[in-house]
Amino acid sequence: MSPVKAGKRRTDGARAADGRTPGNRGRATRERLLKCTADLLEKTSYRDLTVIEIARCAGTSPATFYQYFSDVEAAILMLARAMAGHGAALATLIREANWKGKAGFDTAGELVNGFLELWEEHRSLLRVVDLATLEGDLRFQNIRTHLLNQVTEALRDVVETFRSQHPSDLDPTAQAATIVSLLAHVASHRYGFEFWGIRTDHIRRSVTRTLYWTVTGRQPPGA
Amino acid sequence: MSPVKAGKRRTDGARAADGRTPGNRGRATRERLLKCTADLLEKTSYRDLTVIEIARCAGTSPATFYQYFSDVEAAILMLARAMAGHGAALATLIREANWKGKAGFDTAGELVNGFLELWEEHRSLLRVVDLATLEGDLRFQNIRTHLLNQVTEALRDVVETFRSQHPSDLDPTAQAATIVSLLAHVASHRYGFEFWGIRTDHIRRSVTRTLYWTVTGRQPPGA
DNA sequence: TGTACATCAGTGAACGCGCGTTCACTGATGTAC
DNA sequence: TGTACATCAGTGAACGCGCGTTCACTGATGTAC
Repeated sequence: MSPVKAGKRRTDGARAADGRTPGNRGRATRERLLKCTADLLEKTSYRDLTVIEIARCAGTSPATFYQYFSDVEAAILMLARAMAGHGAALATLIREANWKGKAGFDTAGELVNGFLELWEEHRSLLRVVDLATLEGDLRFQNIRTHLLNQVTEALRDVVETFRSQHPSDLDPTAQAATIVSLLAHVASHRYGFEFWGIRTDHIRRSVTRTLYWTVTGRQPPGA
Repeated sequence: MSPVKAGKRRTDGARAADGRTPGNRGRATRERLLKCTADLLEKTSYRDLTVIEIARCAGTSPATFYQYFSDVEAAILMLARAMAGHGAALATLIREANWKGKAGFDTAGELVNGFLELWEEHRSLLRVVDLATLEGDLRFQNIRTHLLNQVTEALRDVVETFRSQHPSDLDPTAQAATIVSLLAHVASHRYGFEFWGIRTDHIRRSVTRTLYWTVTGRQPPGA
C-alpha cells in the first residue's frame, strides 16, 4: 500500500523504534519518557495516563513516544519488570536469616518491614500491577508472580524446615502462599488502615506474630 | 439559555430521572439496565464498560440510560451498595458461633468458606470495588469499608474474649484487620492460586488454621 | 580540516474514531369527568 | 363508555470532544575519505 522508503519496518519492535538502532541521544529521550511515565503514575490513575501527557512532561511530542514504545502499557510494563527483580532481596533475607527462637522472631519483623518498604518505594507501580492482575491481564500477572514467587518459594523451604512442627496434611506451598497473601495485602492497604484509625505499628506487630507462627508452627516469644 | 419547558430540572438527581417520578414501566427498565450492567461486568473490565453497550444489552437507547443514572459508575455504585450488606451475615456468624476448642476450629472453617463463597458470588463486583479502592476512589472505598468493617468489628470482639491468650501489647482491632486482610486477599486471588497450581483446599486449610490461631491465640486442634 | 552522505532523532499537523451527552421529538399510560 | 389532558417513558440523530496514531517532513549527529 504505502510506498516503502528505505528502512525495513520491524514488526517485532523488539528493541528499536521503527527500524532505527538507538544511540546516546535516543536512549536519553527514552529514559526521560520512562521517568515521566513513572512520575505521572504517582498522580494519575494508569487508565487515565495518556501518551500526550507523557510526551508533554518529557518536553517532546507524542510522535516521539511511539518511536520508543508501542503504547502506554508497554512503557509501564518496562518499569514494572525492572521492579520485579526486587523480590530477590526479600527471598535472600528469608533464606539466609535464622528462623529459630527470638532471632527468628526478629527475622519475621524484618520481613514484614521489607514488604512495607518495598511497597512504600514502588507504591504506584505495585498498585498498577495489582490492578491489572485483578483485571486478568496476563502480562502483569506474570510480573506479580515473578515478584512474589521468589518470596513464596523461599518461605516454603523454611516452612519445610519446621515440618515436624506442622500437621502432616499441611501443604507448605499453600502455607507460604497464605503468608505472602497476608504480607502483600497489608503492605498495599497500609494507608487504608491508617485512614481508618489503625496504626501501622499495631498492624506490624500483629502480622509479625502471625508470620512467625505460620512459618515455625510455634508460639512467638512472649512480649 | 435553553427554553425551560415545563419540568423543573432537578440538579440533585436523587431518585428521579430528569423531573419525572418513576412508575412501574420505568422501574422495570431501570432494573433491566442494572442487570445488564452486572452481566457485562462479568466479561468486561469496568473501565471499558460503556453506556452504549449497556443500553444495547437492555434493548434500549443510551438516552434512556441517562434518565436513570448520571453515568456508568453511578449504576455500578448502586449494585455495589446492594452487595455490601452481605457482610452482615458473616458478622452474625462470627458473633454467634462458638470459638472454643474443636467447635471453634469448625467456626473458623465456616468463616473461611463464607469469604470464599461471598467472593465467588459477587466476584466481578468485588473486583471493581477492590480496583477502585486501590485507585483511591472514596465512594468505593466506603463501600469496601462498610462490607469489611462489620466483619472486622465482630472479630475484634471475639479476639477480646481471648484477651488472656494474647500478649498485652496486642491491639485487637489491628489483629482483626490483619485477619480480614488475609481472608479478603485469599478470596479475591483464589483463581490466581489455582492457576499457579495451588489447590484451593490446601489454601483453605492453611487459612483456617491461621485464622483460628490469630483469633484464639491457641494452637489449633491437631489434624 | 573539510565535505558528502547515511543514519539517528524529533515533530507539526492532521485524520479518524468512538464514546458521552443532549435535544426535540414521538409514543404509552393513566385519570378526571 | 368515551374523550381530553397530563404525565411518564423512550428514542433517533446529531454534536463535540479528546485521544491515539501516523505521515511526510526538518534537524542533529556521526563517519568515511
